[in-house]
Amino acid sequence: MKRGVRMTRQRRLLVSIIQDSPRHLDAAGLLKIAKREDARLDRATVYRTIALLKDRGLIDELDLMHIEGEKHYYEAKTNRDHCHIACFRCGAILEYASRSFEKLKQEIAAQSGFLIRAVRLEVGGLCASCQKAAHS
Amino acid sequence: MKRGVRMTRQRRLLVSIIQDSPRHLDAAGLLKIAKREDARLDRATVYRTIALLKDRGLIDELDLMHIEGEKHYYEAKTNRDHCHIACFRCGAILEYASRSFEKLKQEIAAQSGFLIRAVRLEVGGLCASCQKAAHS
DNA sequence: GCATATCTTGCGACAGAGTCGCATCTCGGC
DNA sequence: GCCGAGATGCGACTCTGTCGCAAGATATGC
Repeated sequence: MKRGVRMTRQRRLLVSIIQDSPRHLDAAGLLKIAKREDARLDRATVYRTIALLKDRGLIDELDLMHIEGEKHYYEAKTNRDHCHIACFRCGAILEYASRSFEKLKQEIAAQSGFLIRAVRLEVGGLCASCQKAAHS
Repeated sequence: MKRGVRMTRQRRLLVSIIQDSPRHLDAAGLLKIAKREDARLDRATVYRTIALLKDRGLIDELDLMHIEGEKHYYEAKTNRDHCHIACFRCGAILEYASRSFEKLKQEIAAQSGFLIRAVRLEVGGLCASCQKAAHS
């Protein structure tokens, strides 16, 4: 972060929360946690920070098949694209990356002529244990 | 549609609009078109109908990489999953299906143990002509 | 250190998406 | 045609996200 973008107390806080979070957060959840450290932190700041980080490619936006409502979730960007597998029943989220996924990406780029900048693969279904539990 | 679900004038209208639409519609767009035929049709009815159709697997929900705002789009469900490729610059939407996509799906199911019920692959980038146009 | 131009924040107001309860209406089975 | 389950329309509401603006913080030059 150089050239006119400032590292403020608020941004430091928000970034550290996103990076430390074991699960994916949405804007409201992020705000709630941040407020525990800084009660005056505003919703608008959260959205502006998210927009900034998204813009610079530091986080990714997901919606996890809209398991609960229409929220969007955010996660620190890893070097490799991966997909999210969400269980409709228990809400578990699995992450998945593989060579086939990378290959499919390349195939799509080649056939469509697109310069791909973002990929999002989300899968919804029943996880193994919920399949057993729900043999109705 | 049997067993307690009624085919009302409103539902017939909404379903036909979704099926006839050449492009993906969001709830607001659907409402707007529907109002041309039935001015008293309400927002709530649109959402309730979408929920019903989604529930029965007759339509799919997409968000097309949030190209314009946070809307969700809907499309009549085809027999084959396919992915959407959106151009960030001109907003064009391409659809794409391939064997590799099907294979990846199977691979994910096998490795994760999930029973897959929904897949959504969305790709964002620059389409071929926008790449040429934007050689800056 | 300190001043200062510039970037950010917090706040309030706002727009839009989506949901809910309830009275009224209507579909479809008899 | 009649009737009851199921839908609709309406209004009120919550939640997400955005904007303009005054006040506050930050990095830089001195």
